[in-house]
Amino acid sequence: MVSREQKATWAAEQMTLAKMRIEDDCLDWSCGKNGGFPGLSRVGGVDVSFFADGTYAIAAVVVLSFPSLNVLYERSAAFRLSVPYVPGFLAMREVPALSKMFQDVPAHVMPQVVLVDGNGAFHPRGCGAATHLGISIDLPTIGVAKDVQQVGDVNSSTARRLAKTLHQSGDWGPLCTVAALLRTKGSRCLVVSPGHRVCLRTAVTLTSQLCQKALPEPIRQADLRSRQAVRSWYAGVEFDYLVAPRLSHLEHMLQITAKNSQSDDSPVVNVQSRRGRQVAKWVIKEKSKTEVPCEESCSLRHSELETSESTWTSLLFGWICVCFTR
DNA sequence: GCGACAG
DNA sequence: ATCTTGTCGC
Repeated sequence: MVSREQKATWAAEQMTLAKMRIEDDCLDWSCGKNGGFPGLSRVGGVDVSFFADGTYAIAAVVVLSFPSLNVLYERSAAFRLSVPYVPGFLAMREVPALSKMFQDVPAHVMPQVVLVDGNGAFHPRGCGAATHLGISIDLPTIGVAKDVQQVGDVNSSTARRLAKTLHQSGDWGPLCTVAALLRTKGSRCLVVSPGHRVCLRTAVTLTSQLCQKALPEPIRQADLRSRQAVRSWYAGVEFDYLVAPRLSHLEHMLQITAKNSQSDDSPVVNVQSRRGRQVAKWVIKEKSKTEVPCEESCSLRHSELETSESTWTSLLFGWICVCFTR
Protein backbone atom coordinates (compact mmCIF):
# COMPACT_ATOMS: atom_id res chain seq x y z
CA MET A 1 0.00 0.00 0.00
CA VAL A 2 2.77 2.37 0.95
CA SER A 3 6.17 2.21 -0.66
CA ARG A 4 9.30 1.43 1.22
CA GLU A 5 10.65 4.85 0.27
CA GLN A 6 7.58 6.59 1.61
CA LYS A 7 7.97 4.86 4.94
CA ALA A 8 11.61 5.82 5.10
CA THR A 9 10.69 9.43 4.45
CA TRP A 10 8.02 9.33 7.12
CA ALA A 11 10.38 7.72 9.58
CA ALA A 12 12.92 10.46 8.97
CA GLU A 13 10.24 13.10 9.59
CA GLN A 14 9.30 11.42 12.83
CA MET A 15 12.87 11.30 14.05
CA THR A 16 13.26 14.98 13.33
CA LEU A 17 10.01 15.77 15.13
CA ALA A 18 11.01 13.58 18.08
CA LYS A 19 13.99 15.84 18.67
CA MET A 20 11.67 18.84 18.86
CA ARG A 21 9.56 17.25 21.56
CA ILE A 22 9.63 18.98 24.94
CA GLU A 23 9.60 16.26 27.55
CA ASP A 24 9.10 18.39 30.64
CA ASP A 25 6.07 20.31 31.78
CA CYS A 26 5.93 23.50 29.76
CA LEU A 27 2.50 24.70 30.80
CA ASP A 28 0.47 27.67 31.89
CA TRP A 29 -0.95 25.44 34.62
CA SER A 30 0.59 22.96 36.97
CA CYS A 31 0.17 19.46 38.31
CA GLY A 32 -0.25 19.90 42.04
CA LYS A 33 0.91 17.26 44.49
CA ASN A 34 -2.41 17.41 46.30
CA GLY A 35 -4.45 16.26 43.34
CA GLY A 36 -5.37 19.64 41.90
CA PHE A 37 -4.31 21.36 38.70
CA PRO A 38 -4.03 25.05 39.48
CA GLY A 39 -4.47 27.26 36.45
CA LEU A 40 -6.10 24.58 34.32
CA SER A 41 -9.55 25.47 33.02
CA ARG A 42 -9.77 24.04 29.50
CA VAL A 43 -8.90 20.55 28.28
CA GLY A 44 -9.21 19.44 24.68
CA GLY A 45 -9.85 16.11 23.03
CA VAL A 46 -9.64 14.95 19.43
CA ASP A 47 -10.75 11.92 17.48
CA VAL A 48 -11.40 10.73 13.94
CA SER A 49 -14.25 8.52 12.74
CA PHE A 50 -14.40 6.91 9.34
CA PHE A 51 -16.98 6.54 6.63
CA ALA A 52 -17.73 3.05 5.45
CA ASP A 53 -16.18 3.63 2.04
CA GLY A 54 -12.83 4.37 3.62
CA THR A 55 -12.11 7.47 1.57
CA TYR A 56 -13.53 10.09 3.88
CA ALA A 57 -13.43 10.65 7.60
CA ILE A 58 -14.64 13.13 10.16
CA ALA A 59 -12.31 14.86 12.55
CA ALA A 60 -13.68 16.18 15.82
CA VAL A 61 -12.24 18.63 18.32
CA VAL A 62 -13.86 19.29 21.66
CA VAL A 63 -12.87 21.59 24.48
CA LEU A 64 -14.17 20.90 27.98
CA SER A 65 -14.14 23.09 31.03
CA PHE A 66 -11.99 21.86 33.89
CA PRO A 67 -12.74 20.48 36.36
CA SER A 68 -16.45 20.59 35.58
CA LEU A 69 -15.99 18.93 32.15
CA ASN A 70 -18.75 20.77 30.33
CA VAL A 71 -18.48 21.17 26.60
CA LEU A 72 -17.22 24.68 25.80
CA TYR A 73 -16.53 24.10 22.12
CA GLU A 74 -16.92 21.36 19.58
CA ARG A 75 -16.55 21.00 15.89
CA SER A 76 -16.71 18.15 13.43
CA ALA A 77 -15.47 18.41 9.88
CA ALA A 78 -15.07 16.00 7.00
CA PHE A 79 -11.84 15.42 5.15
CA ARG A 80 -10.61 13.15 2.42
CA LEU A 81 -8.23 10.42 3.54
CA SER A 82 -5.06 10.62 1.52
CA VAL A 83 -2.97 8.09 3.40
CA PRO A 84 -3.74 4.52 4.55
CA TYR A 85 -3.28 3.40 8.10
CA VAL A 86 0.19 2.00 8.56
CA PRO A 87 1.20 0.84 12.05
CA GLY A 88 3.72 3.29 13.39
CA PHE A 89 2.51 6.05 11.09
CA LEU A 90 -0.94 6.85 12.39
CA ALA A 91 -0.08 10.53 12.54
CA MET A 92 0.44 10.74 8.80
CA ARG A 93 -3.19 9.75 8.33
CA GLU A 94 -4.93 11.75 11.04
CA VAL A 95 -2.81 14.65 12.21
CA PRO A 96 -3.00 17.00 9.20
CA ALA A 97 -6.77 17.30 9.53
CA LEU A 98 -6.69 17.59 13.30
CA SER A 99 -3.97 20.17 13.15
CA LYS A 100 -6.02 22.26 10.77
CA MET A 101 -9.05 22.08 13.06
CA PHE A 102 -7.16 23.98 15.74
CA GLN A 103 -6.76 26.98 13.45
CA ASP A 104 -10.42 27.68 13.82
CA VAL A 105 -10.69 27.27 17.58
CA PRO A 106 -11.36 30.74 19.03
CA ALA A 107 -8.59 31.96 21.31
CA HIS A 108 -10.84 32.24 24.34
CA VAL A 109 -11.63 28.52 24.24
CA MET A 110 -8.22 27.28 23.09
CA PRO A 111 -7.40 24.23 25.24
CA GLN A 112 -4.40 24.24 27.58
CA VAL A 113 -3.75 20.57 26.91
CA VAL A 114 -5.10 18.14 24.33
CA LEU A 115 -5.73 14.43 24.73
CA VAL A 116 -5.16 12.38 21.59
CA ASP A 117 -6.22 8.89 20.59
CA GLY A 118 -2.98 6.97 20.19
CA ASN A 119 0.54 7.29 21.50
CA GLY A 120 2.79 10.19 22.30
CA ALA A 121 6.45 9.53 22.98
CA PHE A 122 5.71 5.83 23.38
CA HIS A 123 6.47 5.04 19.79
CA PRO A 124 9.18 3.23 17.83
CA ARG A 125 10.74 6.56 16.87
CA GLY A 126 9.53 8.56 19.85
CA CYS A 127 6.93 10.39 17.82
CA GLY A 128 3.39 9.03 18.01
CA ALA A 129 0.35 10.96 16.82
CA ALA A 130 0.01 12.92 20.06
CA THR A 131 3.58 14.14 19.83
CA HIS A 132 3.23 14.90 16.16
CA LEU A 133 0.06 16.92 16.73
CA GLY A 134 1.47 18.67 19.78
CA ILE A 135 4.50 19.92 17.93
CA SER A 136 2.42 20.91 14.92
CA ILE A 137 0.03 23.10 16.90
CA ASP A 138 2.43 23.91 19.72
CA LEU A 139 0.11 22.82 22.50
CA PRO A 140 0.70 20.38 25.34
CA THR A 141 -0.62 16.96 24.32
CA ILE A 142 -1.13 13.57 25.94
CA GLY A 143 -1.38 10.27 24.08
CA VAL A 144 -4.01 7.80 25.24
CA ALA A 145 -4.00 4.43 23.48
CA LYS A 146 -6.46 1.60 23.97
CA ASP A 147 -4.01 -1.03 22.81
CA VAL A 148 -0.35 -1.59 23.41
CA GLN A 149 1.98 -1.02 20.55
CA GLN A 150 5.24 -2.93 20.38
CA VAL A 151 7.96 -0.48 21.32
CA GLY A 152 11.37 -1.89 22.07
CA ASP A 153 10.97 -4.59 24.68
CA VAL A 154 7.54 -3.40 25.72
CA ASN A 155 4.55 -5.21 24.29
CA SER A 156 1.11 -6.46 25.20
CA SER A 157 2.40 -9.21 27.45
CA THR A 158 4.48 -6.68 29.36
CA ALA A 159 1.28 -4.71 29.80
CA ARG A 160 -0.70 -7.76 30.87
CA ARG A 161 1.80 -8.46 33.61
CA LEU A 162 1.68 -4.89 34.82
CA ALA A 163 -2.10 -4.85 34.64
CA LYS A 164 -2.31 -7.60 37.23
CA THR A 165 -0.71 -5.28 39.76
CA LEU A 166 -3.30 -2.57 39.16
CA HIS A 167 -6.27 -3.34 41.37
CA GLN A 168 -8.59 -0.40 41.16
CA SER A 169 -9.57 2.37 38.86
CA GLY A 170 -6.99 5.13 39.07
CA ASP A 171 -4.07 2.78 39.76
CA TRP A 172 -1.21 3.06 37.33
CA GLY A 173 2.33 1.92 36.82
CA PRO A 174 5.13 2.73 34.41
CA LEU A 175 5.51 0.57 31.30
CA CYS A 176 8.77 2.31 30.48
CA THR A 177 10.24 5.78 30.88
CA VAL A 178 7.74 7.32 28.49
CA ALA A 179 4.55 5.34 29.06
CA ALA A 180 2.29 4.23 31.85
CA LEU A 181 -0.55 1.76 32.10
CA LEU A 182 -3.60 3.32 33.73
CA ARG A 183 -6.50 1.31 35.03
CA THR A 184 -9.89 2.96 34.60
CA LYS A 185 -13.53 2.03 35.17
CA GLY A 186 -14.62 -1.41 34.12
CA SER A 187 -11.13 -2.88 34.53
CA ARG A 188 -10.04 -1.16 31.38
CA CYS A 189 -6.39 -0.30 30.96
CA LEU A 190 -5.08 2.57 28.87
CA VAL A 191 -1.59 3.32 27.69
CA VAL A 192 -0.80 6.92 28.56
CA SER A 193 2.25 8.65 27.19
CA PRO A 194 3.36 12.27 27.09
CA GLY A 195 2.88 13.86 23.71
CA HIS A 196 4.48 17.28 23.94
CA ARG A 197 5.31 19.73 26.72
CA VAL A 198 4.20 17.40 29.53
CA CYS A 199 6.04 14.83 31.61
CA LEU A 200 4.80 11.29 32.15
CA ARG A 201 3.63 11.91 35.71
CA THR A 202 1.58 14.94 34.75
CA ALA A 203 0.15 13.09 31.75
CA VAL A 204 -1.05 10.11 33.78
CA THR A 205 -2.27 12.11 36.75
CA LEU A 206 -4.39 14.39 34.60
CA THR A 207 -5.69 11.59 32.38
CA SER A 208 -6.74 9.69 35.47
CA GLN A 209 -8.64 12.72 36.76
CA LEU A 210 -10.44 13.00 33.44
CA CYS A 211 -11.75 9.43 33.47
CA GLN A 212 -15.31 9.59 34.70
CA LYS A 213 -15.97 6.59 32.50
CA ALA A 214 -13.59 4.05 31.01
CA LEU A 215 -12.14 6.68 28.69
CA PRO A 216 -10.99 10.20 29.48
CA GLU A 217 -13.89 12.55 28.95
CA PRO A 218 -12.31 14.75 26.25
CA ILE A 219 -11.55 11.74 24.06
CA ARG A 220 -14.87 10.14 24.80
CA GLN A 221 -16.71 13.29 23.78
CA ALA A 222 -14.68 13.69 20.61
CA ASP A 223 -15.31 10.04 19.83
CA LEU A 224 -19.06 10.26 20.41
CA ARG A 225 -19.37 13.43 18.38
CA SER A 226 -17.29 12.32 15.41
CA ARG A 227 -19.23 9.06 15.21
CA GLN A 228 -22.49 10.91 15.49
CA ALA A 229 -21.30 13.19 12.73
CA VAL A 230 -20.75 10.24 10.42
CA ARG A 231 -24.21 8.89 11.15
CA SER A 232 -25.94 12.18 10.64
CA TRP A 233 -24.03 12.76 7.44
CA TYR A 234 -25.76 9.71 6.06
CA ALA A 235 -28.98 11.33 7.20
CA GLY A 236 -28.27 14.42 5.13
CA VAL A 237 -26.44 16.72 7.50
CA GLU A 238 -23.62 18.57 5.82
CA PHE A 239 -20.28 19.37 7.36
CA ASP A 240 -17.36 21.66 6.94
CA TYR A 241 -14.92 20.17 4.52
CA LEU A 242 -11.23 20.38 5.22
CA VAL A 243 -8.79 20.58 2.36
CA ALA A 244 -5.46 18.88 2.79
CA PRO A 245 -2.42 21.05 3.36
CA ARG A 246 -0.03 21.68 0.51
CA LEU A 247 3.06 20.92 2.53
CA SER A 248 3.66 18.28 5.12
CA HIS A 249 4.04 19.46 8.68
CA LEU A 250 7.69 18.79 8.62
CA GLU A 251 8.35 20.65 5.42
CA HIS A 252 6.44 23.59 6.74
CA MET A 253 8.16 23.55 10.10
CA LEU A 254 11.57 23.15 8.58
CA GLN A 255 10.97 26.23 6.49
CA ILE A 256 10.04 28.20 9.56
CA THR A 257 12.91 26.78 11.56
CA ALA A 258 15.29 27.77 8.83
CA LYS A 259 13.84 31.25 8.73
CA ASN A 260 14.14 31.60 12.48
CA SER A 261 17.67 30.31 12.74
CA GLN A 262 18.84 32.89 10.21
CA SER A 263 17.68 35.76 12.35
CA ASP A 264 18.76 34.56 15.77
CA ASP A 265 19.55 31.63 18.01
CA SER A 266 16.62 31.95 20.33
CA PRO A 267 15.94 29.26 22.92
CA VAL A 268 14.01 26.19 21.84
CA VAL A 269 10.86 27.19 23.64
CA ASN A 270 10.60 30.50 21.84
CA VAL A 271 11.22 28.94 18.50
CA GLN A 272 8.54 26.40 19.24
CA SER A 273 5.88 28.89 20.11
CA ARG A 274 6.70 31.03 17.13
CA ARG A 275 6.60 28.01 14.92
CA GLY A 276 3.27 26.96 16.34
CA ARG A 277 1.59 30.15 15.39
CA GLN A 278 2.85 29.99 11.85
CA VAL A 279 2.14 26.38 11.13
CA ALA A 280 -1.07 26.79 9.27
CA LYS A 281 -1.67 28.53 6.02
CA TRP A 282 -4.23 26.22 4.57
CA VAL A 283 -7.40 26.74 2.67
CA ILE A 284 -10.84 26.10 3.97
CA LYS A 285 -13.58 25.42 1.50
CA GLU A 286 -17.31 25.46 2.16
CA LYS A 287 -16.95 26.74 5.67
CA SER A 288 -20.33 26.74 7.31
CA LYS A 289 -21.45 29.96 8.88
CA THR A 290 -22.40 28.90 12.35
CA GLU A 291 -19.82 28.69 15.07
CA VAL A 292 -21.30 27.92 18.45
CA PRO A 293 -18.85 28.01 21.32
CA CYS A 294 -21.32 28.02 24.17
CA GLU A 295 -22.60 25.40 26.53
CA GLU A 296 -25.89 24.73 24.86
CA SER A 297 -24.24 24.35 21.48
CA CYS A 298 -25.78 21.54 19.55
CA SER A 299 -23.29 18.93 18.54
CA LEU A 300 -23.82 19.39 14.84
CA ARG A 301 -23.79 22.54 12.87
CA HIS A 302 -25.41 21.73 9.57
CA SER A 303 -25.27 24.36 6.92
CA GLU A 304 -28.64 25.00 5.36
CA LEU A 305 -29.32 22.30 2.86
CA GLU A 306 -31.26 23.61 -0.05
CA THR A 307 -30.86 20.55 -2.22
CA SER A 308 -33.20 17.63 -2.78
CA GLU A 309 -36.71 16.80 -1.74
CA SER A 310 -35.49 14.09 0.60
CA THR A 311 -33.54 16.71 2.49
CA TRP A 312 -36.32 17.67 4.84
CA THR A 313 -36.95 14.16 6.08
CA SER A 314 -33.29 13.29 6.34
CA LEU A 315 -32.62 16.45 8.30
CA LEU A 316 -35.41 15.56 10.67
CA PHE A 317 -34.03 12.08 10.96
CA GLY A 318 -30.63 13.51 11.68
CA TRP A 319 -32.07 15.59 14.44
CA ILE A 320 -33.81 12.62 15.94
CA CYS A 321 -30.51 10.77 15.98
CA VAL A 322 -28.88 13.74 17.61
CA CYS A 323 -31.49 14.03 20.33
CA PHE A 324 -31.64 10.34 20.87
CA THR A 325 -28.02 9.92 21.80
CA ARG A 326 -27.81 12.83 24.21
C1' DG B 1 8.36 -18.15 5.88
C1' DC B 2 5.74 -16.39 10.16
C1' DG B 3 4.02 -13.28 13.44
C1' DA B 4 3.26 -8.57 14.95
C1' DC B 5 0.81 -4.27 14.06
C1' DA B 6 -1.55 2.86 18.15
C1' DG B 7 -6.22 4.06 14.88
C1' DA C 1 -11.02 2.14 12.69
C1' DT C 2 -15.59 -0.55 11.11
C1' DC C 3 -19.31 -4.34 10.39
C1' DT C 4 -23.54 -5.19 14.69
C1' DT C 5 -28.50 -7.41 18.97
C1' DG C 6 -29.64 -8.08 22.72
C1' DT C 7 -28.83 -7.92 27.39
C1' DC C 8 -27.62 -7.04 32.31
C1' DG C 9 -27.86 -3.38 35.61
C1' DC C 10 -28.39 1.24 38.10
